[in-house]
Amino acid sequence: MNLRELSTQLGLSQTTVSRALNGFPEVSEETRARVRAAAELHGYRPSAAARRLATGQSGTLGMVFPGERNMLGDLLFTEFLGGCVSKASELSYDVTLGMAYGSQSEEAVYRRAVRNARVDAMILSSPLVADPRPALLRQLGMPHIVHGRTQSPEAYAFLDIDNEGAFHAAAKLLADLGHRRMALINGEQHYNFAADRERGFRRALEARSIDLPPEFVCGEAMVETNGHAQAQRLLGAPAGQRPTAFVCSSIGLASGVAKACRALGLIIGRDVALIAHDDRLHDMGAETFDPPLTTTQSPIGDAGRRIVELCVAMLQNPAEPLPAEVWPADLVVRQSTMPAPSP
Amino acid sequence: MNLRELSTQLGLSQTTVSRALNGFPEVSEETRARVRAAAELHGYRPSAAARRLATGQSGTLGMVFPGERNMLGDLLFTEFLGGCVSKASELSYDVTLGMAYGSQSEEAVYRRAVRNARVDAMILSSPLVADPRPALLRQLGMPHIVHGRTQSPEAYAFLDIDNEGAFHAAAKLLADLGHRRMALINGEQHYNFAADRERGFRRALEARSIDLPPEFVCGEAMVETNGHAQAQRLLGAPAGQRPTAFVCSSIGLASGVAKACRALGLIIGRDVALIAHDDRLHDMGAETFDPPLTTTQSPIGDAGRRIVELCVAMLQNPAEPLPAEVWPADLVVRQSTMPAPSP
DNA sequence: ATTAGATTTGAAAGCGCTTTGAGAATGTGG
DNA sequence: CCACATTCTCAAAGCGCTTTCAAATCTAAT
Repeated sequence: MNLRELSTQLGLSQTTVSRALNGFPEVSEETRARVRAAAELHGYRPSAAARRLATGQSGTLGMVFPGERNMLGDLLFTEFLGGCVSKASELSYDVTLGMAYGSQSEEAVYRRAVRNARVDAMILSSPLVADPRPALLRQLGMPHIVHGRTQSPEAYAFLDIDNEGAFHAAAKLLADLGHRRMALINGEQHYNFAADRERGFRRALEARSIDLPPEFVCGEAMVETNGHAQAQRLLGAPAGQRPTAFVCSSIGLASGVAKACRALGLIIGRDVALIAHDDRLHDMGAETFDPPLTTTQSPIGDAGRRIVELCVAMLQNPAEPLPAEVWPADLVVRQSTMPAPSP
Repeated sequence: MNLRELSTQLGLSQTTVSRALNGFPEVSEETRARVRAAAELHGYRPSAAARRLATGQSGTLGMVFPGERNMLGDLLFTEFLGGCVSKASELSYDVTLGMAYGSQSEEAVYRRAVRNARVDAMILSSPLVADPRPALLRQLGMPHIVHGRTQSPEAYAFLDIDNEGAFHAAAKLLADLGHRRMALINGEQHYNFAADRERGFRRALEARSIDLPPEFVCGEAMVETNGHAQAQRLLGAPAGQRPTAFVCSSIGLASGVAKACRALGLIIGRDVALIAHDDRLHDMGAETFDPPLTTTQSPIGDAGRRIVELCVAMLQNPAEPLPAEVWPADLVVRQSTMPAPSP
């Protein structure tokens, strides 16, 4: 059942039927109701291909697999992607995935997507401190929105969480609890979120003139083993010089830190304070951590849903200023933070 | 630059240009070369939307997010998806994702995808022992291919690994090493892969008349904590009654088992033998396990790539019999298996 | 009754490709 | 030189929708 058949069924023109179904104002409510009923009755579904050809819009959002892959990265990507897909379905958009494969660079993927006009917009994830992608897409004329930010001053649409604020709050909490030696176990430093977190962390310490030795800050892939190794290194120092508190960029890192502590007989929440960022991935519960973990939390799946909303709004209303949203990350205090042990 | 412009540029008809570009035989090699050069020169890309409308093919493969989500499930799905996307790109296909959201059932997702004709075929993952999806899709006339199998006898295209054979081989190896008390820590039993593995495991024991107490077989979500809990339960028995070997459906489960052993002072590869299935997810290395883990291995990413190949071949050649491929899983013997301790 | 204005409908022209059915050009054997 | 097959090319008809522009109908004011 296509539009023509439906319209002859109804004794109306394709124009009118099309307008009735698409909510145009110039069709009377009476005919609109009649058309809707008939469409429903015959199970009419407009052809996506035809509509795409006619409108030039593909009704599709594009994402590409992150170039660097690791376990947590995949989990974060999947959770974010899940949010995107779920909201996109609600808005009748499709989400398609690209991937830099073999010799093909990520840039080539974008170029191809643009030339083939297969997507209306692209969603970028895991932006680097200096990320060429927004500029590239702007130059190619492809609408885009970034999950996160870069340090470059150019304007682009984005949704980010307040990484700096979150880690500032975490460090401030620890400082208020009397900690003077705190370490930051961050993610890889070329990612902007990691840079932001470090900035927030440093700002809190500087504000209170707390010294931060260079070796107290490190950034690697956010997997347990790295957290373990770094904590082991830092806790190897004499008791009076080693950190009394750790701030980690992921729960995985934190569980590595916890392991290292345990190995030394140090108890989290008594001898060592621990805060981690929590993206609210299922099965990585801060609540079920031992002890329950104080976190800065912000659900990454919700970000996916929201970013699709923003993206679609941007497409449907190109005149509006570019969306730019920064979500606070809640500081949730549980059992892993306590006043600094007396020196 | 569209086809018409390109063809007038060349002084040829759209027909000829289209045929030249799409490799039809009735155009001379000379003109084909000329057309190709011009297309390249002007950066001509055919419009996907127009082609879709004209051919009725969307050039798109669909997948849906698994209904039950957990960490390993997400990792497996992502790795598989990555394989699919990478091969699909090579074959100029797109991959789009659907998701059962809110009140919408997975069935509704398929129905919608079919009615809207947005995808040419669907790829199903994580099939259950009794899975209604293949029948549903067949009834809806949507081509599909399953990653895995179901127990139902109806014909459908699939690619699976030989789960039964793999776990048969694992159990046989252990039996040959003299083990008489082996436990199976499986995935959730409504998944067909888990049922197949259990069957293979049992078959090996039965062939040698090795007793398998019911409590030696369990199946839950394949996360570390479950492996830990089950091993703890089983190792709680007196030394002469507890398992001397474990076969696990994932490396995550195995690391839970290893933890439980360690807690009891049992050494993997000396006191307890351990084999796990390895889907070759990055960052979950069997090689870096302590000790290096004997595994049945089969890279799930490769399966994604292959399944897209099969799927596309199926679409392009509907007359051929449905593809049905079963991959062996290699048994890789490392340091976690040893002869059974003398009783 | 007439007309301007508002409301509602329709005919037709795309969107850019594929593909059918025919026609022109070329080659081959009698 | 002709009949015939073979090779190459093309005009035109879709695919199913949106959208422009024009026409028809209705309403209210003159």
